[in-house]
Amino acid sequence: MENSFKNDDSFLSEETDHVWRSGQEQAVDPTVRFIEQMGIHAQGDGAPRIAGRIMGYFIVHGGPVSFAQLAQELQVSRASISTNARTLSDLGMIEKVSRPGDRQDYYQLADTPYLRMIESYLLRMRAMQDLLQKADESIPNHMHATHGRLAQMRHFFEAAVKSNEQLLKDLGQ
Amino acid sequence: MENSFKNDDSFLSEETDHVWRSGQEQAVDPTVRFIEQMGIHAQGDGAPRIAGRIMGYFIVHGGPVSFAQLAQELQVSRASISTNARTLSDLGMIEKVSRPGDRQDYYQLADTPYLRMIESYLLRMRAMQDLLQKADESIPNHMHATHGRLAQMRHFFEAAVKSNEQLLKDLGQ
DNA sequence: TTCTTTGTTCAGTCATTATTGAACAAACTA
DNA sequence: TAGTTTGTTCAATAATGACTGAACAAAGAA
Repeated sequence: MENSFKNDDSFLSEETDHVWRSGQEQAVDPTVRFIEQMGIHAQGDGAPRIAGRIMGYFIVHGGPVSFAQLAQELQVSRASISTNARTLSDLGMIEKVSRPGDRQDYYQLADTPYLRMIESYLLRMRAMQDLLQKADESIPNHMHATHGRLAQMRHFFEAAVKSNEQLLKDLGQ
Repeated sequence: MENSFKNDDSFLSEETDHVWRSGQEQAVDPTVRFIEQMGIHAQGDGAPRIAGRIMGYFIVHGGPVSFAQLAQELQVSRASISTNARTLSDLGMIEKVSRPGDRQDYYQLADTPYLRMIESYLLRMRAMQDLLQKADESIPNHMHATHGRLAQMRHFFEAAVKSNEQLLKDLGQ
């Protein structure tokens, strides 16, 4: 029950870490700024902002961090941590670790967090390939122009999938 | 240009291509089904459903199609066509064409519609690279572990960007 | 001029989804 | 036993964004 993974630079608690107050700009801890920007970027990618902030947090403070600590430092509800940490864990970007004699959940960055991004990107492309193939099969043969455009699109996705599979290979396993 | 969505569906047999209408299931034109699936997929990618349906429409019926015809056949408001067609046009996936003596706007599939998808994907990755570089510059040097994780992430994005630039090159002209 | 056609913009509505507090269950502690 | 800590689930709220109708402007037709 000891959260002794105290990081080199905890944030969001001292008066030196200011955000915006009463019309003047304040210096912001660059790590805090980075974490927030990760949240914004995640939102731009259609992901929940909190998921991005969690990723940002783990990039800054890599080591195992307890569930409770995440909620406290990111200032979000335990419910949100539960939901988003599970999502990231399912994506393989972070992983749950346990400590003997400690009931708490700890999370840490996965070994190869970003490969999973490519993998889920690949999944979406393969879904599109599926969609295209089914369309190709079901659309009447006499629609030559349509089949031509479908073929062009399939060619593109085939190249894109191959390229990303190669990237995946190059980057690790 | 003929765009009847009514097709002979004898070749569908027991497929699951059905839609709910007035209390009974009905076979659906495979092109209509494809267009709707493109809409769904777009939504899954965080894009407006109508944008996906427009793309689907152009894959099926490539040629120049008038603004008004798009609105009518896709059964959406002119406002939505205006917004989404411009978005797709800005993305370079479709292009506006004019006809002499005709005030209407026509659109058609761009020459290389999918290259643009990679380009906007690249844009997002470069934005992330930017974010990482700025974090690297602003975060204190003594945070070695943090800089290490940032470097790992930058390495990943560098490889991903290079890979997709190569793909773009291979697929281009 | 006035009327029609065409596309855009904007305010408002609707749908979806992110986020939360509270209720809950499981597992430990005393 | 009762009380505490921990994480999940769920109903409700908040926030975001898609979509539309209506007002509008531009441009041609009469």
